[in-house]
Amino acid sequence: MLQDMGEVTSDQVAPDTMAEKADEDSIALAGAVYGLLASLLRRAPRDISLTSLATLSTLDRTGTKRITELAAIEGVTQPSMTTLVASLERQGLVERRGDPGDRRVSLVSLTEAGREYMLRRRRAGTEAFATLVAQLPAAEAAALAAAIPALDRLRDLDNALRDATIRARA
Amino acid sequence: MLQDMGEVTSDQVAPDTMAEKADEDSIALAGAVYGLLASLLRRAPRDISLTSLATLSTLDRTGTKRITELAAIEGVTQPSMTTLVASLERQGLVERRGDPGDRRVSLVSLTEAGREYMLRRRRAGTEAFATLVAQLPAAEAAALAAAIPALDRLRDLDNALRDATIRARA
DNA sequence: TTAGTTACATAGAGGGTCAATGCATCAGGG
DNA sequence: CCCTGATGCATTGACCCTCTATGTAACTAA
Repeated sequence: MLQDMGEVTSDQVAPDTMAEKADEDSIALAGAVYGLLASLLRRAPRDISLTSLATLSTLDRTGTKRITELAAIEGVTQPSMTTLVASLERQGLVERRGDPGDRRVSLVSLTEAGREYMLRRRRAGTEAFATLVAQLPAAEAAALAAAIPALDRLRDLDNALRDATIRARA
Repeated sequence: MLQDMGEVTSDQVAPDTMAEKADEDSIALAGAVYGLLASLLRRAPRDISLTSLATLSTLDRTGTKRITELAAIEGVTQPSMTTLVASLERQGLVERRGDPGDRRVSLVSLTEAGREYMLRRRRAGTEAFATLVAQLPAAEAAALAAAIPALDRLRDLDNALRDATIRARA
């Protein structure tokens, strides 16, 4: 998505038909989402990469996974995931065991330290985000809360699109 | 924000007071925003970095800027911006002129090719995002549109926070 | 003029990603 | 039982982006 999105601002077009009204909304929306994401991103994690964080989160939510599986889920190549898991292992956040049933396979799971890391991170992050949201006028906070299902669905749609793209390449 | 956010999912807590209801919303919201961010990011630009894109956008919106100014706006160090601008200059997207009033200064502005690049990107991105939004149920699309001001304000708040952090370090 | 400050450039290092490739293991047909 | 092709993971080498530390030129004020 972002690779095609650019920064979209609503003052770039002059809609003149009914059909373009929806487009106008999309434009404003794309701009708003992009702007927020870019802003959040600029203050992004430095201690661990976004992909590492997503991987830990996946392991936390769904339990043990193999390398190839994790790579597909996070949308990176298998060699990248190998490197990433090795790094997380050095940090003591995950551990690897062999699969008794298939000795080619390496099963990755969260260590206790990994679970604690995610817990700390979740608490601190929620707090920080809540602080931000708390500064919104009540009406805007409510509007935001009401948009949560839509945000979730957007993510799912985008994920589905990515998967389709990957399958199309294969 | 993200450096502290982690992936936040709403099933991690068991709120039991009125005050914690707002927290629950924040948690769900943080999770939704983070999830969308991660999903969009995985399909992020490869032809040019996110910071480069943001820099071009800034130049497009606000016109000529000096290196140091751009670095501060985009939240990167001055040497990084020097490298980044040099790269964009090689690609013909920006140009540099000296400042007649202060010969230490390098003034950066968008070339015609740079303006065209942003225009193309904006169109393609809006289209892609609109395609995604078009797949939302009408009610969710409306909820999202209603949340635009809140999203904008969140970005501004986050930006302000970053600026404050930078000033605190200085 | 001289000292301090400011604006930008350069050097070196670290982290993350990728494509290409190698190695071990598995599964199925002679 | 043993080849053969497929599969899972690791390694290699390259590229990009960012940072810190440092250097150079230009400005400013005493």
